[in-house]
Amino acid sequence: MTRYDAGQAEPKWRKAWADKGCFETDTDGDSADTERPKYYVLEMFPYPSGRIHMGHVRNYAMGDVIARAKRAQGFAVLHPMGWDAFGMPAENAAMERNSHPAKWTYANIDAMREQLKAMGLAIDWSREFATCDPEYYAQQQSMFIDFLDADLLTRKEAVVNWDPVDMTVLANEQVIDGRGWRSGATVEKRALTQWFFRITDFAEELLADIDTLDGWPEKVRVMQRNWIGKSRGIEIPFALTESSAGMDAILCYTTRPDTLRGASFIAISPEHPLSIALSETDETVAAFREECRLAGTSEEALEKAEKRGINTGLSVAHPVYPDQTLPVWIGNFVLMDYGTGAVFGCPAHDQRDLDFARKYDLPVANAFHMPGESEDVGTEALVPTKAETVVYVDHFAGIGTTTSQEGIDRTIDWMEAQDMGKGQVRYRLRDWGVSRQRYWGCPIPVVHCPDCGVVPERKENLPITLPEDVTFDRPGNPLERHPSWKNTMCPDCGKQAQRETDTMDTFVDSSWYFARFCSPRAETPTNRAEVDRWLPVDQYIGGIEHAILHLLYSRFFARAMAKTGHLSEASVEPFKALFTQGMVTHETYSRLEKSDEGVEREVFFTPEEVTRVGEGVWTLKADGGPVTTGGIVKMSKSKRNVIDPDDIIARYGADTARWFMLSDSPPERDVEWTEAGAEGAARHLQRVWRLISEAAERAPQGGDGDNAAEDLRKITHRAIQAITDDIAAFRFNKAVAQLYGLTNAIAGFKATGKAADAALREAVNALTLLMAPMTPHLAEECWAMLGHKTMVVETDWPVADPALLVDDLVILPVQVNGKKRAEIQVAADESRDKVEAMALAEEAVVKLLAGASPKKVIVVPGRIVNVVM
RNA sequence: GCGGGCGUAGUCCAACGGUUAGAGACAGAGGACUUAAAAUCCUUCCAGUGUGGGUUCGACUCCCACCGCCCGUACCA
Repeated sequence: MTRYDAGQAEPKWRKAWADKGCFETDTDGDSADTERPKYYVLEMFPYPSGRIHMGHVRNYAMGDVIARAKRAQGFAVLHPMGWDAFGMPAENAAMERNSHPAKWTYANIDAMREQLKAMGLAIDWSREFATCDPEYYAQQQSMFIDFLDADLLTRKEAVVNWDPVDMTVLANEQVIDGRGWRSGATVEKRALTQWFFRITDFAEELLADIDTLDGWPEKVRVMQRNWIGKSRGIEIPFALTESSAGMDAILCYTTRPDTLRGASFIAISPEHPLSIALSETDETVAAFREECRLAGTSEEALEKAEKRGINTGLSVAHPVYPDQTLPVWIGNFVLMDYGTGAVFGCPAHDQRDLDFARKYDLPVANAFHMPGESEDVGTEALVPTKAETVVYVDHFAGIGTTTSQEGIDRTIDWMEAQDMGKGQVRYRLRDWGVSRQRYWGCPIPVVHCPDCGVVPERKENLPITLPEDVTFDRPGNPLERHPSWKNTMCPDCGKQAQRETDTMDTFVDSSWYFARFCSPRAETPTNRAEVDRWLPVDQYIGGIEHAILHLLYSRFFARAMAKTGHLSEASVEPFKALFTQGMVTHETYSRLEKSDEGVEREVFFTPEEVTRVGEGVWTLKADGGPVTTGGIVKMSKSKRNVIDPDDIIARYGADTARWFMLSDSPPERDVEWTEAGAEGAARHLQRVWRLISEAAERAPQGGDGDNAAEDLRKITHRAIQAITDDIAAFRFNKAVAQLYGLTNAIAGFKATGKAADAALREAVNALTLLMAPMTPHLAEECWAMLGHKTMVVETDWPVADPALLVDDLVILPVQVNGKKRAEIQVAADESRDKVEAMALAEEAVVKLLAGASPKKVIVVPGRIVNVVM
């Protein structure tokens, strides 16, 4: 018996698709594509790290299923691929190899492109680009200038982490215990003037429009809402009883002014101007500030919840009850960069304030109680949700029993009317700082002129390309120290001037690539006809780790592009539907080993290094010693549980990898890669091939056969319906299970005769077409074997015959008091009365009723009959 | 703390509020074929849905509480 040889068949079919340009999306108007409805499916483009991993395989397999199914279903599909190619790893690699980031990046792209192609993805490769291509970033620079003109950008000072040895800015994640991750030098805070996108101008719009994103997971929508973090509150000045450090009052921000009756102290941040002023004359304040500063940089987690403070000795008047005074404390828990850096403490309704008050023996007074209760707060603060109704105690604005939200709103109105404070809407969202003091990014196209100041580069001078003659043998930004690159002329006055040497955050690159795919070679950022046709992306697929930043930035960018005419208003939400897929996990193998210094640590082994010797028992091949199987965790280098997709494709073929990635686990959940599972997948694909080759060779048979042919037809058409629905709903695991079911039915089909021949033929044709989105190469091979002259990719999706989806006769269970007692066979559309009569006539039912009449008879058409007595 | 999700056979997973909880896969057991092995085929074991209430004629499914696990997020005033 011959076997399916994926290694031989897969390249053959990929070549056939490529030769025919099957996946190139025609947009030139002379193809049928423009007449068909459009469908844009996009997976988050990869960073060219060097090799694809199983997470990519899963991500792109899912997108490919959608792309292929939609194509077969008559859509003009846009399914492109590109590279998120700027970023630090390329610079690090250049440093290590004394090479150039571009060299490393493009070599990685070449390698990964081959790997992705080996997966057999239905991608329009003619649209490929990398964000580090000057052709791409030239357009980004052009848009940057448009954004500048449209006042979507601003320059302001921001504090950054500065590594004095590497002479570079570090991201927060690169600062470990206050030191640079690479140099180990103590990181300094430095204020630099940087570019910011004015995303906060869109805070309200970005928040409100989340409600329209009904194709997004609720989880992601919640995360975006929280990130934007809208709150309505009020700024209240608390007058100091005697002015200090030139201040007459402390301005506090609160979202709970309704609890002002319970205010018992003021807490200011150690970084508050008043704290700083006091520390100059008061040593204890200075010491406390120093303590807080150090604690801030070390592991906060270690001593979290420890709320500490010192009394300044100052006091303020209560704004509503002026004869009351409140002490002013400096609290380590008050953040300078949120609100005003000063809060009033209301211990009764804030656990943190309560802990603080109990510790330092400050008064606790309730501002409200729950209805029907009047106990005062003990060790737990009373913090009901804002929607809950509470009973205010002796409220200064005359509020009685109402929800907290109502209480807050009315208090703010009242206080504004009394001129006691200013109502405010605040957002947690900050403007998006995009300046990076790095080489491998998109240069910011502005010039610094001694006379004219900051001047945007002229568009005809774009792109401002990165110089190639740079080295990474010294710390710092190569653009900064390049001998000539930054010297230029002022676009306005023509005098000697200097280029900006900062480059853009790589999130900028990925914030509009989906639009560029619509016309990747256009000489403007977008071609309006093309983006209007293709956007929004109908289905976006990627990891949950991008739930906030990438997606929020893209939403902002689409709005900014609409404002500057690069997109239509209809596309301000760039991703109509979003799917976040789970991770690929694998078992880990490890043992504790002593290092030379005698320190015990966990050493991990790769799956190839261990052998399974029994149920859950593993040994190391090298020494035969036992290893423990650890958790099933995301594939990672540190846990050494990575399976290389190349190895899997070489051993079993791409279809097996795709099939297994889509089996079993629901796509949004994690999937565990197991050797046994992969082998099972490969075995199944062999079985399908064998069954179809047998069916293809089956000689026509005489005779009439029996009902089996009709049964197979029903199974076939039900599978068509179910799989079509499952794919559309991202239930790939169920679609796969259905395909197993159909395969089993075909394997068990032994009927002979003309009708049987036809039914079998129909079944194997359907099986082939239905499998094609998951295992496209195998499907082509089978399709050819079945004698078809065209390819599967040129063939329409099968359509279920509704007549075969319903049974004429159905068997209904008859329950008595919820327990099944009998069965009746009735016509599917039989009347209720008739069904009820038949059920009541059943011998078992008659017996149980024993002459009594039933209390109730429930007939669920096509489902069940329940007799209640 | 808060927010979200998940608890069903040894494992991964199914089950419009409806039959005796089972579509499918993995693993296990037995057998057939074979000189043998691989491959293939056949047969088969195993759970009553985390716990406790409630709603319902009927609950894996809906509601409430609790337990466990996972993810996200936070001194946000």
